[in-house]
Amino acid sequence: MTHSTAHDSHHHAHDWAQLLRGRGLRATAQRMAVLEFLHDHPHSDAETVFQAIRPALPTVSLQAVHLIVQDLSGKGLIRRISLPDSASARYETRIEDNHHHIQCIHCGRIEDVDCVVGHAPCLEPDDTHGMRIIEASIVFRGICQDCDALINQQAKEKP
Amino acid sequence: MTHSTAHDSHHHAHDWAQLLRGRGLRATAQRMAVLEFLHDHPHSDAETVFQAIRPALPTVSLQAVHLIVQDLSGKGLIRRISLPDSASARYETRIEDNHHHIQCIHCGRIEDVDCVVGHAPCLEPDDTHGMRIIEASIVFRGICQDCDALINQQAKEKP
DNA sequence: TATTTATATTGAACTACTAAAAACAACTGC
DNA sequence: GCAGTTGTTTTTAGTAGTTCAATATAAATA
Ligand SMILES: [Mn+2]
Ligand SMILES: [Mn+2]
Ligand SMILES: [Zn+2]
Ligand SMILES: [Zn+2]
Repeated sequence: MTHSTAHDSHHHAHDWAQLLRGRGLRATAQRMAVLEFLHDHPHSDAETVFQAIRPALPTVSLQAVHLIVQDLSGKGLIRRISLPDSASARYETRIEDNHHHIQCIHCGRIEDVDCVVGHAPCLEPDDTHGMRIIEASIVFRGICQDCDALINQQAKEKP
Repeated sequence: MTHSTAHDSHHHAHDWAQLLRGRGLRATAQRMAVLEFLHDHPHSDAETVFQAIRPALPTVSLQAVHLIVQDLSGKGLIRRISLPDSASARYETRIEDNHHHIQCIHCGRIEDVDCVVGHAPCLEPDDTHGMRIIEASIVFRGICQDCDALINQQAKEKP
């Protein structure tokens, strides 16, 4: 069996295999499928990844996805994000920078937010309580334009 | 039965009862115990609160604590905090200001951090993606002095 | 290609939390 | 103070997300 599928031509070929081996991990179809999907669909949870890669890998299990995202997070190939309110953890392949997130409290839509002023002022809190800061995770919460319009419309209809 | 117990003299009496009634909630022993404990032990999770108030209220249930923290959060009497890594939600009575948190990734210790520059610059991300920001929750993560010393010592012992 | 060993699968368990019905107790008004 | 009303708690069960342990599988290595 060769590696080329109909999918491969659609996007720049990320050499997930090489990336995995570079970290001492075996390049399995499951891991590459998870990486590929997360690259195209950042901020997905384990269940979403599982459902998405299932058609191509019929024998894959949800437990495997959990194992994989845990291993990949541990090796720094993906980042685990936990958002207030959503019970499940999200994952993304964008790990080069320390970026943050903004979420609509109405529809749950998540977007990336670059570090606040560029040079991570967020890494300099007022009082560190003697701690050496390693990172800051910021989650902005608000309402997106679509939901805002929707809410305004509903308010107009039933006042 | 009067309200005075051995505990009451130790700290300023917070009138939790009045606070609860002011929000249209009944002043039950369980709710007051939860408020009292969270006031003295901020950033506790439901299980911790449950174990702590159990001696004084032997019939209290963990489910009741979950219900209570949910109700109190809903009425704005306490704040729910979710931290990366810790599966369970934490609660605190400090709700007057929009403060943030710093956590040691080694021992889990949590401290309060005042809003970064005072006037919530955290509420002004670079790109809002069209969203109207309502709040920002920042969790700084680092290593506390104790753990730092411990880690350095271990490194010295086994090099 | 055979061997080794990491990884995936399977099935079960665990934790945080929620739901529904019944028992209880805080407020209301007498 | 006492009974009635109704909000809360208790009890019992259930769910979602995740982890664990044993076995099966397949990627790397020779
Ligand atoms: Mn992101
Ligand atoms: Mn706090
Ligand atoms: Zn929205
Ligand atoms: Zn520490």
